Amino acid sequence: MTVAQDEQFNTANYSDPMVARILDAAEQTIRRFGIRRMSMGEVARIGKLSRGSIYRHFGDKEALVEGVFRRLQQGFLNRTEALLEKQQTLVDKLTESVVHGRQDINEGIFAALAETEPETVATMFLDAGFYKRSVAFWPPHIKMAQEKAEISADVDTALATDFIMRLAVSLVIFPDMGKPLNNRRAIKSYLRQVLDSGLGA
Amino acid sequence: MTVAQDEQFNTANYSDPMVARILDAAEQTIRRFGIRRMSMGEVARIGKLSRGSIYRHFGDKEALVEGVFRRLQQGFLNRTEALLEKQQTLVDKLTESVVHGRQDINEGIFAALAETEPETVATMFLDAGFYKRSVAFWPPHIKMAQEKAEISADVDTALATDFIMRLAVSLVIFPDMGKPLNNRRAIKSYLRQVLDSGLGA
DNA sequence: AAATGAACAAAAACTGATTATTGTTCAATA
DNA sequence: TATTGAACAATAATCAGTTTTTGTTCATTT
Repeated sequence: MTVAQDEQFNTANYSDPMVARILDAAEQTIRRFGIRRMSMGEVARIGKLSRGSIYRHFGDKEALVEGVFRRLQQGFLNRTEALLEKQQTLVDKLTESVVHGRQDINEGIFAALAETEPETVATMFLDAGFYKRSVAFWPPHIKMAQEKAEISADVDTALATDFIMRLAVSLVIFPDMGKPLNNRRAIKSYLRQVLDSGLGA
Repeated sequence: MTVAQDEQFNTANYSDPMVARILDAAEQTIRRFGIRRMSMGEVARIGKLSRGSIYRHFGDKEALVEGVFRRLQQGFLNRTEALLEKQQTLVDKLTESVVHGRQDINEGIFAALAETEPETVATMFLDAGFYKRSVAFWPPHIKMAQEKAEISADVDTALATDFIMRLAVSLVIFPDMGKPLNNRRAIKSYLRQVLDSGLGA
């Protein structure tokens, strides 16, 4: 039963107005007070609904928090997708993703949370599941790049996706790892090199 | 004055027997009780020395903890270096580093700490400074690979180092990022592809 | 010169009693 | 049928008082 709810949650029905109201209230509460100080009672008060309804849709507090961040991530991916449509090459797309990712981290909810509960943010950033959820984002772009012969058609899509993801994640959470990659130009030049030919050619 | 001590510490004189004794005692205490419950008094008791001596060599508790982990990292890098001498190619070396790094994390002091204070471990793993300290490790190996024409002689050493580091760190802290890279063979094959030609050729 | 150990105020950790929150159930309501 | 709101035990957060630890100083020892 709780499992069934979790499964229902995994296919997260954001169009259900009750789910949306709960997530809205929870997100607002987290932005104001942080995760630690977000209480189910407060969420109910803010969302003008009953605690019972929250527990019906989200099994427990952890699931609710996860729901909030999944929706935020979904939003981030949608905004990123929109940005990428304006970009011609895979290198441009990846560059834009990194810049956008850094911006989101430095200005979004994470920046606020990092001040009051940095350990929580660190733990989320080290959770591979957090990133794996956005793996499906890349394959279409990789196929496009292959069709335009920007990258080799022989490369396995799973490998390419993994590689792209690792580069993106690494560049977002570690802006400087020896070589300073602080601006679009530097990032793009770096990515062109490693995507085109690694350390060869 | 504290700055001077810190600077002295940065050039960390492990051969100074007093420094070694302090670090030994601190490391032992951390292994037993964790960082949070490590106290300067306990370190003094274990090392059979005075609290004053600890504060003479390490400005505060934070500096002492950092000292312990720097020495551990130094040891890790030395052991890694020894392992790499047996490897022929840059791909082999990087593969070995990843395997060794994962092993160290899963079996070493971090594994123990992760159980009692996971947030601390997460915070350390997200600290870019932690990795930047080992940047100097790679340039010689990159030069070697260039001399043997394994990788292009045209590639900037700083870029190559950054790239190698990002791959190593990413593969160690995120064993699975979509494509499972759980064994030596899979890791090596993956690295051969991305090092040799990125997503091109 | 460096290490010790005692003294000290300020900061942090601990403790136990109190209060708030969680997660569950269920009858009433819309 | 979904939501509500009340009741409830179990768990977790809070708080004020107490103890421990930190970081500093300095006279004494090695």
